[in-house]
Amino acid sequence: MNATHHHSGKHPAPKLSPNQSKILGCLREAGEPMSAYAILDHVRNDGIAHPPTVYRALNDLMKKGMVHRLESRSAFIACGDGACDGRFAFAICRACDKVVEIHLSKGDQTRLLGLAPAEIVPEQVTLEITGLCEACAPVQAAPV
Amino acid sequence: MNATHHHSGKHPAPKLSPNQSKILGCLREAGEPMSAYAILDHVRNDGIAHPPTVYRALNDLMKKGMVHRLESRSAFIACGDGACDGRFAFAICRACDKVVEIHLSKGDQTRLLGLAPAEIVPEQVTLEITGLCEACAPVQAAPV
DNA sequence: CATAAGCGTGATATAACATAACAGCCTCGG
DNA sequence: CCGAGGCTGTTATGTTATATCACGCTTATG
Ligand SMILES: [Zn+2]
Ligand SMILES: [Zn+2]
Ligand SMILES: [Zn+2]
Ligand SMILES: [Zn+2]
Repeated sequence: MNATHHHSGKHPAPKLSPNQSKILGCLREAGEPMSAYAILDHVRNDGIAHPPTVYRALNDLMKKGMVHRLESRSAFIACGDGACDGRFAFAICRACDKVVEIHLSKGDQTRLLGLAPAEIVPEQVTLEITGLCEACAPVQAAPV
Repeated sequence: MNATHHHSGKHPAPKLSPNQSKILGCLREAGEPMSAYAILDHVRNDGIAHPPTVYRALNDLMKKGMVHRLESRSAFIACGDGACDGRFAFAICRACDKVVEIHLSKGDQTRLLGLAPAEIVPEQVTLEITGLCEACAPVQAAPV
């Protein structure tokens, strides 16, 4: 279990390696999705110089639930809630790329997994909802 | 390469260019997701030699709803139903990569779009459910 | 015929995303 | 000392996707 110090707040806050901290900090500062190479550009000052270093940290952070990957954009974003298990989704504005993380209830998750056919036992869901944000809606027409 | 089956009238069957027919035929023969470059390898015999040719055809076929992209795999698959609008999802076995297309009801679609927060007007949903298929379930342990 | 527009395609080059594989340096425990 | 394990650095390469220009064909238009 939690062999580290008592956590005052909601999340256990697993300890991070220096590189993981740098890259998580970069994503949190940005507050928006970044490509791995955009992250790399922003942490060169911190002594990180090569793609594998970035991808290693990102993969570790994703395992901890502190970073999520936007599959439809090949981009990464810090969890809006510090960290979370697999019960999240994203809403994405197709015009300005604004992203809002959606935390799914257990019921939502269950209903989503229930959409799987009998021949596949569902475990995990990837859900990304595209649309228009309030700011972009007035000026954009329909997509097709 | 007869890509213009006359099936019994359920779908309009929009006319396809020669390259589109070749690539759709390739995907239908395969019956499983393929990367764009895997498709390229399979249609070199048909005189298609460069990536942009493949991507052009794939994008056109996706607009027609006859091919879908698996975002979590960067792969493409022929629509299991000939063609469909945006109301589909996928269930994917993480062990053998078997893919089953799920056709969402209007109610499903509405509920999914309803998960979007108020600040984003939802238009389109990307849903991919990962799990284990019947064949793989017995021999695979949990993922983590 | 000449010209131009539209479309599908061919071809070159490059951009963007991701990983394999190996090497170095710690720290820890025997 | 020595080896194991964790973390990082580095080189090289593999994979996915697009920008851009060029060519040939068909169809108006004059
Ligand atoms: Zn989250
Ligand atoms: Zn927007
Ligand atoms: Zn379909
Ligand atoms: Zn399977």
